[in-house]
Amino acid sequence: MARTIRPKKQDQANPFGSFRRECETALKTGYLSLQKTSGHSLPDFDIVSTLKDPPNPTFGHLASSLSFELAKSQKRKPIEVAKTLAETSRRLAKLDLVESIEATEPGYVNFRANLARLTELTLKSVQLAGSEYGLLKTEAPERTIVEHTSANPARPIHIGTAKNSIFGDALARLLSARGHDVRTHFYIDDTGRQVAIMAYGYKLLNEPIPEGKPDHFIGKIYSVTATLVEIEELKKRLALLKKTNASDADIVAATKSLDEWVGIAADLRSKYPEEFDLLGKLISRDQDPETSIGELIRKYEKNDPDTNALMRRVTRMVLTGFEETLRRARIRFDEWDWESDLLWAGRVAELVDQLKESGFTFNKGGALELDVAKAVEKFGLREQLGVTPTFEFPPLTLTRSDGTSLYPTRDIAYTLYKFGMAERVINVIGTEQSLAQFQVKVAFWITGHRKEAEKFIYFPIGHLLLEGQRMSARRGRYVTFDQVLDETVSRAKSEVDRRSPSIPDEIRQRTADRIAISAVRYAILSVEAVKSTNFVWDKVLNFETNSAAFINYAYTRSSGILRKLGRIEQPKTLDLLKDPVEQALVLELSKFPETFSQATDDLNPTLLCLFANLLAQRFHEFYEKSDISHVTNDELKWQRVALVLAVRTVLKTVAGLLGLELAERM
RNA sequence: GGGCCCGUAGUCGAGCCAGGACCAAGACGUGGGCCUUCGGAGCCCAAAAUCGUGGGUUCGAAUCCCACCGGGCCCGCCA
Repeated sequence: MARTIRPKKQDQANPFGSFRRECETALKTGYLSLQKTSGHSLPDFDIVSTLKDPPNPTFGHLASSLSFELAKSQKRKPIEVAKTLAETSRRLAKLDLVESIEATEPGYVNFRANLARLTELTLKSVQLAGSEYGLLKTEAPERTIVEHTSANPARPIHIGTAKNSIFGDALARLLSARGHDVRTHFYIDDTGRQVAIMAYGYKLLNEPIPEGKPDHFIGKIYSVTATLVEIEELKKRLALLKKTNASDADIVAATKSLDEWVGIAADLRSKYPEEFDLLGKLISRDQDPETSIGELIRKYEKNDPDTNALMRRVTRMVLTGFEETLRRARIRFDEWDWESDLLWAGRVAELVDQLKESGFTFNKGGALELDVAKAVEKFGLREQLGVTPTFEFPPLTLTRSDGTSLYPTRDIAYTLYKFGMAERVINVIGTEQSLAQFQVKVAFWITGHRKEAEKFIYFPIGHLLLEGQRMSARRGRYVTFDQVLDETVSRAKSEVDRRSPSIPDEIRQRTADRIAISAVRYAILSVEAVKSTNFVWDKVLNFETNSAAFINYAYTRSSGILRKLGRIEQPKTLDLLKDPVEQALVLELSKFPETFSQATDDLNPTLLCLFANLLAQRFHEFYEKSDISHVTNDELKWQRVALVLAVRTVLKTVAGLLGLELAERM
């Protein structure tokens, strides 16, 4: 008679992991016995790593290739070694979750799980741990900062940046569920040129109250202002080039650049005629717009009260818009860090002084440069950073000749600042920043922050291309995150309207909202972060297999079953779930804890997308084949219900990790 | 010139870090089936891949190493 399995620590239940450990122990036992009988000592193998998922269920649930490793030193065929290993493991090890151990050609040792025991263990674990099932806690919790999005406040967030937001947010959710103390930070890059241009244009217009969404409103002002200023500058430069008899090449280049900007201006003018003409008139009255903008930057760096008021006011308006967009996508931040604060607190200056004292800087035309290459050689960082001996580290300009700071310098200071509050810092930034992120690490070594250098993680995001091209805000070739959300919600709404007319409209709207947000998030998360991919509407608007809607539909169907039943009873045991579709479903549930911890420790949310999709797929197969409400055997009915409940729990957990919201009806 | 990343069916994509039964998951698309049963946003079946190319290491390579090819990106007193 099977004794009842009672998992010890509910929050740490890991059914498939328990099976795996049993296999490991059995294999080790077999191995040690082999070592004894073979007379000569065998090399110490990493037995754990030889255990893999076999390619199909006929080979059991875990398989080891250890015999291949041993065959040589044993001077025997792998299959013979495997037979001995299987036989002794079977004979000597205490087996509970393992049903059988067999050797198969050409030399694998296959472990089959006792599915009855695994089913009982898994379903009971889910029942007891509930929404905590699978969320294995780390043994080394770390205070972790995830910085992501950090979009320049000059324009609305576009779908490319949204990829950073969605991955950053998912990472934070995963790490937090793993037991780390996670804070998300948004870095407000307000001391650069772009925000100054935006404030300049806004001031010229006499600081109007935004119509519509503030980030879109201000973004429009920024685009028009930046374009007009650029054209003014190019005209001046061209005139100067001609007057000084510059080379033809220079003149051609400047003319070409000017033509391009004029083209952009024409587009903007047709889109926003009023603002364009008004700003054009106002800017032409300014003797030297470039100087006005430069002055804004300088005054802001010095924290001049009037400039401060203007810059903060206009930036805050944009951030309100950002927050609104991000909130729609279920993304929130714990902290909003102003770059200007960093500057005013003297952190940047302090860093620059430290670097200066290190002896790794030099002066170039008044600007301060950091000799990165020298530092790399001095500290022998090539191996640390994983770069080849020929990798060239160009010097990094720390300060301009007028003494003002540059973004990379501020970023180093900022990352150090973050380490003041955390043991580990994760920067979610585009792949184009890889060199800059190397430089941050090198700067850490120079300033003696070696521990921080190790705990500093750059999480690269590959570009999201639009119709195969890079998005260009300047050329208006981009899709905003808001547009994507709007379009997806409206598509989802018409689907819900069509399929579920009986649901009240208010609920249909909320459902469409959830489906849409989840669809967008899933479409982004289901492709690995580092890959550059094409943004395609078809993928986002796909509500079929391998989409959030497919996963949600599994949840909806399970809700339908429970609704129809009306009441639920506990089954007496869990011994009737023997159908292959039921066992496949249980097996998937049993693997969730391992999948979760691997996805989290590898910082790979995409793994969980695959898991969610697979679980939903297994459920749909089960749903198709296994009846519940019409089944006459009550005990079987309640056992199946227990399975459905477990699937619902895990679906909900995994959805929560990815930031997907599930609807009971859709 | 130096470097980083990516290259898997018509398309999109997992597997690569930790090599093993790979005649390579899954999806979209294509072709064919399944509604008297818990919601068809579903299920079943079929066709479709020189794993960019060439070498090397290994008993064994999509996976590791080298070279090359193709695509993206970086090497700014922009951010």
